Amino acid sequence: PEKVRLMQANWIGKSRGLQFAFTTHGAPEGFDRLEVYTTRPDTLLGASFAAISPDHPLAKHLERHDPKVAAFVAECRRGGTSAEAIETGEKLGLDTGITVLHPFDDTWQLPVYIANFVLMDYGTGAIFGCPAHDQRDFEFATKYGLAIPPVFVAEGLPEMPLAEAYVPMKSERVTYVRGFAGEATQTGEAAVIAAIAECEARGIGRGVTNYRLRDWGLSRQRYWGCPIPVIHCDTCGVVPEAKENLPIELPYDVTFDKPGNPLDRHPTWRDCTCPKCGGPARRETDTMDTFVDSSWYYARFTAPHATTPTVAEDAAYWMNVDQYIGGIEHAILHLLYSRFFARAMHKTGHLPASAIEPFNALFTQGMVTHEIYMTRDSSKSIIAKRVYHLPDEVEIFSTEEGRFGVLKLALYDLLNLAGHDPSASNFDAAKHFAALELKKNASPFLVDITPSAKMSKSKKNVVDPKDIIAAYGADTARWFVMSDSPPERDVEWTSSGAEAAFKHLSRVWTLCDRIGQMPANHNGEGDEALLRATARAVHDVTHGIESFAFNKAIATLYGFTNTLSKANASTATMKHAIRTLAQLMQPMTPHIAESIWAYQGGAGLCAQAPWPKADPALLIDNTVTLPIQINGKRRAEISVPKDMPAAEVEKIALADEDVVRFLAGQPVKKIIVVPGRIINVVI
RNA sequence: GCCCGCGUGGUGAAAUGGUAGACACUGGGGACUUAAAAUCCCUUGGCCGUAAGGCCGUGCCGGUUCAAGUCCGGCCGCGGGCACCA
Repeated sequence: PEKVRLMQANWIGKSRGLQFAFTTHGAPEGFDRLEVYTTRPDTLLGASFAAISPDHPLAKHLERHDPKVAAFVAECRRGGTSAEAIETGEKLGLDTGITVLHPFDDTWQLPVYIANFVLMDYGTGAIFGCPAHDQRDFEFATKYGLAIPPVFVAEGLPEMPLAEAYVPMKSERVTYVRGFAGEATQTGEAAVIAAIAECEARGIGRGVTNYRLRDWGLSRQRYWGCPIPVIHCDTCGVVPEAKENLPIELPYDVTFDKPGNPLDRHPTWRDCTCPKCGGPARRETDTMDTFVDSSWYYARFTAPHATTPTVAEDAAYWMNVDQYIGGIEHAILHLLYSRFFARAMHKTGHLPASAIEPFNALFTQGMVTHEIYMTRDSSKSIIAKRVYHLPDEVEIFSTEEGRFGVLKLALYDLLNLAGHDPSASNFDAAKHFAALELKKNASPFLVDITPSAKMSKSKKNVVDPKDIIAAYGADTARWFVMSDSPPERDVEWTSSGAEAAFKHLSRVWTLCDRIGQMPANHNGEGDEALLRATARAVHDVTHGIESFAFNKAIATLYGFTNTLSKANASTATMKHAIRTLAQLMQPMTPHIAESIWAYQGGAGLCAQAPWPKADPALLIDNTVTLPIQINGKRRAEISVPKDMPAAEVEKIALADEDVVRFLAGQPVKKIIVVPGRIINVVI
């Protein structure tokens, strides 16, 4: 999906820029040059300062000799991580007294600051500040009274004082007032390319591509994960485990009764021999992030029993994954790691070149959600504890004032005490009355309803599939989950929805039974219509399934079931239709589909029968209904043969009595006939 | 703050620029029944009207078009991603 590509692109954060060195003036020994990186080298003549990160080697050096620098750097480190600092984003700096010479003019000196907003782990950890065209630099320059010379202005506009940094899109054309390369008026993109070329020609720095992708720290201090095959030896240091000893397997005799990593507490697992010197050594007890495993299982699955990670032949045969399905939460980490692994496995000879992009297609499905029900228990402590309840334990009532919920247990106890019999005909009324009483008294059994959220065990807003299957069967559960919402969207679980699905499947079975009882020689007038409807259903359901629009496929099946139950056709045609219905339902409801199939004399298993194909001739309607609009409003409709020439359609449309009435004699300015679609009369 | 996406009935939702609300849930009415459940039928965007019918309506304002939920511009609201990336 484009969205996922974009998220990954942003995460990788590729940028092209210029890296160059300033010559410093007044810096300590060994710091006579200061490397900076910029994506906007076209703004070099708008420079008014240079800034380094508090973690920059120069800052660290100054920190040791200057208490003022030490205090400032310490504050930056403290503030940098606090939520408040990030939110307010206040730009703080300390003038080091050092200056740098502008690369184009060695009489032009720029002050060097240590600034809290410069990151050490991106670029070189040092920047040149161009306040006119960078908002952070602008705020910084404003605060410390530095010059703000503009480099370019909006095309065709005069130079004006700036109230904020002027940062147009790089694709926008601007007019350079302090340019040095390329055209006077050009896009930012063109200017950057020209500036890099010009700087390289003058011997000032070089074009560099940077990424903001960060390292992946993959060790975890826990049991679940592949052990890191590394050994700690007192004499040899950190040594990789010998290949013949791989894989290192986890021990099974571990306990989780104490917090921490059980591998650290295991009596013997850590003990091993150093592969280098043969002396006693200790195994690494950190394990790998489970993302490591999920990054290449698809490749391993192509040869699950092989002694090597993959087998070239099998990998070439099975790869790639045709259709990957997962949640959007994996858009970046898991999917990016997988792409990285596939490339790495290709380089190390474990995957063919064709598999460096391991997934041909991705579908991100939504979640099943449910409301959260909560009460508060103040019996055990002063602070009322939150107690969550399963949907099953709560009875929901809808009233004019809205919905409210009551714990079933409390409600039924109450009714029991009052002597109500659950099988009595007035029990429902009693239940409502009791619930309203509980609500009025603000009873502790009244539940708090929080809007639908992802199902989570701790919030207890879960519905166990086992319960649904026990109540209605697996077919109903599958049918309902797919019926209402498109799969990429979240779906709210409602018990009434599951009930409705169950009712529908029951109707299908009743219909099947009725058709099964039809005398073999029965005839009806509706054969052609039913054959057409069947073909249409095959076409629409197939298309729906293939495009992941299961909800639309199911809507079609509802419609077709309705048509079939009202049809009056010959027994043979009815049987053909119900067997086709079974086949179309099969992916959603395999059990009932097989039952229908067997009942209606289908050969073998429905699941193994070839998928039905729609006869194209049956999909074409010979007559079409065309709506007629007058000035864009629908006023009438006519039925005409499918391939009637537009001129003739026009004549019939204008003769239509509703059209005549609406026109009321007014002249027709224009008439548009879209064949097979619509007619629009303009007056 | 930057980047992306989305806004349609009471609800879940349909709609290659071409009859907005398919299909379903809920609600309402009815049939069957001693009664209830189950089942079946009708109805269910809003307003006006006895009706026939009419008007309005896809977050808001404007534009393009014979025709806009759909395309374009600007707002508002919601959701997601990123976190000072020079």
